[in-house]
Amino acid sequence: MSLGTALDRTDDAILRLLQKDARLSVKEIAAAVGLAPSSVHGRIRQLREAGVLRGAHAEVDPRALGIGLEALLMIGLSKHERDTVDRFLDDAVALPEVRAAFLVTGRYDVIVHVAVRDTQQLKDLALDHFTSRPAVTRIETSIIFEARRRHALPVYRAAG
Amino acid sequence: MSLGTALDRTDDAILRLLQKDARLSVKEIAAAVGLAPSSVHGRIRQLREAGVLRGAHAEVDPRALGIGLEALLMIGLSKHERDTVDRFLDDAVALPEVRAAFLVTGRYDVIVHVAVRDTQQLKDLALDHFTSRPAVTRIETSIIFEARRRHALPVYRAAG
DNA sequence: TGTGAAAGTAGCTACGG
DNA sequence: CCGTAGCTACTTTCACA
Repeated sequence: MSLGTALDRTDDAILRLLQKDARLSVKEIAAAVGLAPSSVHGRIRQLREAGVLRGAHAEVDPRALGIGLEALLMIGLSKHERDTVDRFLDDAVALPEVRAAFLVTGRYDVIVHVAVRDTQQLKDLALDHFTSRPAVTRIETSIIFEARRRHALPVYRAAG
Repeated sequence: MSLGTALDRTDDAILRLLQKDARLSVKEIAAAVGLAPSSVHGRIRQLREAGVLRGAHAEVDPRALGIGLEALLMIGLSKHERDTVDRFLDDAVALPEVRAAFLVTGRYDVIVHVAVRDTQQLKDLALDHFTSRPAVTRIETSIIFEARRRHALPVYRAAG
């Protein structure tokens, strides 16, 4: 409904498979969902045109890139006006070290996920680009020991 | 060094491009990095075999799946033994609503990123699967208003 | 919608330079 | 690393059911 298109269970299955492995061929997906390759191809094209399928991204081993440390920076802001917050998020994701930035409710206002070489660089990043900002009232740093991910989102169907 | 292979700047460029768009053809990548397609093909194969390139995942619009709400659950654990923590993380990512789980230092021990239909489901998820666990001492819930991501990791080169 | 066949491309491997 | 060649397989389209 949000984009004028309702997904059926076959679409859900296609999306689930592509989230797990975007390099699956149409033929493999067709075999998995029980349709002909041409049908699956048409569905995938429609999902792309509808904006449901937004693209695909390769996953790379962080260690191979020299990333020795990832952390979450939990940040409190003094001003909560739209301009201040938007600007803060924009600037955060513009930094190459930033993987993600979340505007959230609760004890903090923004949570920033960063990937750096070592603790030295983490310190420099925090001091140079976050602590020094006027809107920032405080930062707590949580170093990530371990991260586990699930690449497929859950599906909540509107109608059975 | 970690895997016996050093990446040069061309490898970095290839990885950066594939992180932004995993569906680029070898020909397109070759044109972008200034090498012949056969050379780029060989490099990609080596990067895959070395475990640097780990696969690709499609990105899907959460709204199209009925996901109306995402949140970060910030969780404190009473016991910090390996078994307790590993089990907790295992069980967390086994839930379909969980996108990621991070074991961290700082005020909390685990931060769990969840995607749910609405606040009702968020409450049920928190109470049924997290608050009720004996190892959990407390949970703070931060609803995500906005999320911004950068799909390409930074590169920290060992030698210039 | 879903299907099957036809046409166009890309991926993959190997070899010579 | 480049380019070619040759094979395979996939993608894409389309007319039809």
